[in-house]
Amino acid sequence: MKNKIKIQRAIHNLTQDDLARKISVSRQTINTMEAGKYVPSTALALKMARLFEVSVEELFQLEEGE
Amino acid sequence: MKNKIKIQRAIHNLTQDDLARKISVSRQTINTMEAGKYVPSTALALKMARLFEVSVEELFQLEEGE
DNA sequence: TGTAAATGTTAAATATTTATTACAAAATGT
DNA sequence: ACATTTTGTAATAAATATTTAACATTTACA
Repeated sequence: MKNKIKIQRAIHNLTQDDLARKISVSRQTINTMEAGKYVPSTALALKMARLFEVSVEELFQLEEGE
Repeated sequence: MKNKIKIQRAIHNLTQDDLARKISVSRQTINTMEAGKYVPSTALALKMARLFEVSVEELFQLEEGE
């Protein structure tokens, strides 16, 4: 799973902490998610996509074989 | 979180077991997910959306307050 | 250059998802 | 009505996500 959280954060000028607060998760959740260290729940994906006004598919991409 | 997995399964004429095999999870995962008992990972959501040719947003909906 | 803000990283604890097995209940088709 | 398939449900264990806290590193900027 790849994601474009960092890019969307930049577009919307939000820090990891800003984003974390907006979707009610810890900053580390944002940080490690951004780093691709785990796959978030669909609830988080939907919340972020909604906030950034993009689709879940634009924000998260399965990689080959996944 | 609500979802339309059961409806999409009906449209595509797949049993829970069929769907489970196609996206490489257990049948119980499909069953309990369909029943709304938990929120799946974004990876599963993307795989199902891709299989059904719908967006993740069409397949899963956050409920009020979520 | 110094200071604060932002990010990266780690470790431990908790919560949640997923698999497995098994069985009961319901639906389907003949 | 009977047999078969499909679905619901439950218990347990494993894997994975998420939180919290603490500290190190990097970045921004006065």
